[in-house]
Amino acid sequence: MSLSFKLLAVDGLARRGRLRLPHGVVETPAFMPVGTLGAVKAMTPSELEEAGASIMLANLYHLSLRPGIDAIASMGGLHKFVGWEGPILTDSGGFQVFSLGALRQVTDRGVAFQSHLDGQALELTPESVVEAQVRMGVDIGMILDECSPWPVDKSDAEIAVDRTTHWAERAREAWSKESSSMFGIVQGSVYPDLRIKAAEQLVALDFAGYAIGGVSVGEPSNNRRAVVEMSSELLPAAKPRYLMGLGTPVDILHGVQQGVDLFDCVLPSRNARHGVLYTKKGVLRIKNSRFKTDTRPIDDTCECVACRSVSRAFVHHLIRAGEITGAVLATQHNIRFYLDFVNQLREAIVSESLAVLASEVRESYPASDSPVESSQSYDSAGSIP
RNA sequence: GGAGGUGUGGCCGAGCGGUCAAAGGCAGCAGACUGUAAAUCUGCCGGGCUAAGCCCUACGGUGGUUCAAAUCCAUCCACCUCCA
Repeated sequence: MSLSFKLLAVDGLARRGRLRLPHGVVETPAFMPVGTLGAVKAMTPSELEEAGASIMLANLYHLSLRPGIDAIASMGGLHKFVGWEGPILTDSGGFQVFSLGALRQVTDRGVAFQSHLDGQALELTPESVVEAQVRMGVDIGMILDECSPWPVDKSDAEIAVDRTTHWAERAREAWSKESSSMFGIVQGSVYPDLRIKAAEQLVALDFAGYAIGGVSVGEPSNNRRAVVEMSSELLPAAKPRYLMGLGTPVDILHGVQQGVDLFDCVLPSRNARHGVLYTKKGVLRIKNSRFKTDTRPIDDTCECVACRSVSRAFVHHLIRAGEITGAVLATQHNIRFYLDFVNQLREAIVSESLAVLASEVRESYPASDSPVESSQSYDSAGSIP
């Protein structure tokens, strides 16, 4: 067994756990920064470690296209290749079934992709996905799944669930527990009975952990929360639960409150590059003109490299100018913010004060689905004293 | 002194009689982004209104031609190139 998971404390449904993996220990709930191509954009592996990351995510689809699984395997595996000693989780390419909709063809056999880089054909099957992740030596691999778009008809969602289950059976067959740990992925869109069916069939296959998939595909937040709530309780308590692709600080908070242990999201890294910075008091759109001569740090409670050394005005200037160092500083800050945030969540669970932390977070990050509330949060963020 | 050319909205730059408040780019103002085809994409961008419409001010200055001019003519100003 190459994975062990122990629950250390609970607060309501929220769980404080410890996940032991071949390359290290992950204290949960945990946030996994996304390094699709093997690196979190604008960050070196050592910077990621300094920021406090205990596990990172990469993507099989992207790494298959370049440099290729053979190349990575021949160089001693993914960890060695990317220079990150800690645990790595790879996504299977199931999300690309959704995001590369026009460039792929789903069949019962697997997914045929047309490379978004040069049009070359690539096929992922449940078996090849397991094999590739094992060959790369990842700590956790995800099974191949079909991530439905939103909205989706129930009949189509059911087809995707059935296919994902069928693929899961084949993946399970191809996976020996001595190698990388494989996680199953629950689909079913917003349909409770589909989620139940998906979860029951996957749980019977005895994967090392389970993920809630099919969220963060454009659905409104109330749908998203309902899915998380209905799905999390379907998963075995003794195994790690991973909410794929989420999310905003509030999404993560909500997931934790529902008993989710692992999260990943591109928001902190992508938003950093686009000038959206996270602080304890809300979001800062650092490109806004009001920051032109703001000499304060991004967040005076943050200890990241950016907050220790430069002003909002400088980050404002760099990002506006398209200077890559702006993206570097902003990414360091946002990733640090997310990692600090889950650290606070872990502490709050242990001290059973999650509710208190939750109300603070919801105050700083009001619901953003409504444009009105969104602009209000923006205004208040801009007037942080 | 002679020959030719250019002058357009914050900047660059199309337009060369009406469909032009004037393409496009940049800058500016704001927004979006959730298992990353994203250092990307979107909206606004002369002024004023009883605003999907109307009015004003605008294409170096002035004066013309015309129903109608950024577009044609005259003249003045500025800058550029070449020849003396």
